[in-house]
Amino acid sequence: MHHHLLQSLRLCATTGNPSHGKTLHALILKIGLDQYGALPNTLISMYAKCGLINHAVQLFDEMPQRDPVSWASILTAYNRANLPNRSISIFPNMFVHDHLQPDHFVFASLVNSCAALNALKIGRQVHAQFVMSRFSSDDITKSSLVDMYAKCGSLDVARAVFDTIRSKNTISCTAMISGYAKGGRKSEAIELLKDMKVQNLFSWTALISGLIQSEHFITAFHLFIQMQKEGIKIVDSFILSSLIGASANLAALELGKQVHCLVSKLGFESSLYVCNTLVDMYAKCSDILAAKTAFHSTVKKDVISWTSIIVGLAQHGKAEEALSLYNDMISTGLKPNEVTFVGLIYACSHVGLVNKGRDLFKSMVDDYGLNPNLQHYTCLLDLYSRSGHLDEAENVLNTMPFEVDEAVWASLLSACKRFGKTRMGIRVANRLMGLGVKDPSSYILLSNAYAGASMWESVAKVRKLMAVIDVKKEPGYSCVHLGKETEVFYAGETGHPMKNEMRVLLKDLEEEMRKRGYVPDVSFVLHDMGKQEKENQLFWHSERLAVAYGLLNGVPGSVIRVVKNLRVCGDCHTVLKFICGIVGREIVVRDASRFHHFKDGKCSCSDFW
DNA sequence: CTAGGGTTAG
Repeated sequence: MHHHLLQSLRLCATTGNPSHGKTLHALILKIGLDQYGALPNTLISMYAKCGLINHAVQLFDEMPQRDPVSWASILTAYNRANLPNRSISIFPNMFVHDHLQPDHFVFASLVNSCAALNALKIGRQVHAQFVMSRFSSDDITKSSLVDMYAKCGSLDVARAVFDTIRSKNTISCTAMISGYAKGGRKSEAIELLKDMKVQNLFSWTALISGLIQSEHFITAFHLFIQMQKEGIKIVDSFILSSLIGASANLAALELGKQVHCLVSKLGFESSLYVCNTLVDMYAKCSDILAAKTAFHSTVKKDVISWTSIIVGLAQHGKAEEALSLYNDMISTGLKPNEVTFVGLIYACSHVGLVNKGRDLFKSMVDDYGLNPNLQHYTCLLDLYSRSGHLDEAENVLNTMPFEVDEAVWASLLSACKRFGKTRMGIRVANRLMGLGVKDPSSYILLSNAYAGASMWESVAKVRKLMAVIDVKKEPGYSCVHLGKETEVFYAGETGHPMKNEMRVLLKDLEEEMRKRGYVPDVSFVLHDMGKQEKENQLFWHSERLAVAYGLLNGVPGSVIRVVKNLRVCGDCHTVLKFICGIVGREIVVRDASRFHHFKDGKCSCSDFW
């Protein structure tokens, strides 16, 4: 009878459905076996695996006689319920109340809690106890320790523990590979995988996703091809969502589409992780229509699905759609989280919905009990700045409970320039100067602000600082995606085989632009040089080259998609607005901070970025 | 009866 009950409980645990388990529990109570043999601990584990942590805790608390297995079970239950801090806080009661010593199962669970909490200090304490215990040679606890140290960034300690593991297996190696890969230690990660006798999908996934997290995207794709050549079967979707994320990071639409095809071919279209990354990928690859399609074809949507599309729409300047989807989300009964609100407030700032944005900020705190973070304040500030509510913006800046960095002050300064608030501009400029400036574009803003107020001494000071600190602008480059081909252009690049055609095209366009009222704005050029020279610099900015190339080589009438590493220059922004009108083409530029959809002479960012 | 590795939004 006892044996049969244990087996039934184990079955409930694997199916994850507690209803049969509850019936069994009732039966066990009725026949008085609830404290007999392995039954109480198995019940705890069954409830935990079915997601009913409270039932598990109640059983544990009410047990008259607990043993180390009970402790291992409850600690695992807390970890499983995403409450690793509870594990750490109740553990001392194992000594204090129950007078028990931890075994290797308990150690492994505790190490896992520390890994989840990134609690290196406590992790080291557990490690010390483990070393002094009679279980100190347990390999499984050691592989947990490897994982814990790796997750806390102590890769060399992780390796030292790894080297003491007597019989290394796929699991311990995978933990170490994952650590190296996430830490960007590419060659060590790859070498360890190559040395493994048995490689499986887990170890390859750890390697490839880890490298993607440390931004080695191209290497990751090469390794993925190699993995398939080795005949590793893709039996779950973990690696696919990682690769879709990598495509998003590269803004490589064609690559992302290929992974999407693979998803369909292998039958993982219903995986929520995959669906969510697809929405994000299409948005980041500037194909917001495909992002919407992916979102609507997600059957069971969670907060992340909704947030992904809301953020995507917001970044593409489609604020009304983002806000309307938020209403749909609320009516499904889902609760937004802090990321959702970043997207929403960001959306409001794009279309100047000041009151709506302010209400959302309030609603986040009052209705959902969320704490605004630096990003929320930055969005709120942006909302006020963009709409010309500069006093409110300055007020937010002075009262928000966060340290503010250079970029935030610079953004307010640029708003002052835009709305002609000279006096506030000087105040902000002085604050910015006091902060210590690193970004070259901040120097341009500062110099322009002081020049605008005829404060020539300050202008000279900024210039001098610039020379002393030797501000180096990261070289600007733009990629244009034409079907499967990608062409990269650097600012001032002169060696391209199609240079002449591109120059002729840009010259022709400039002539037409000047007829329509275009005047080059040389205030965006950093270096000291003559006006003609400055205009010449602007002419060869990488985003223009990329667009010219796209016009010459792309499919006529198609959308031109450009990705730039820096923020798009102000003069280029004006130029692209003219060009899209002249040639009647849509141009989408993803720059370092947002998307710009140029269409019919206008840009989706409303000229503020 | 209890323990170890790999995916998503800012």
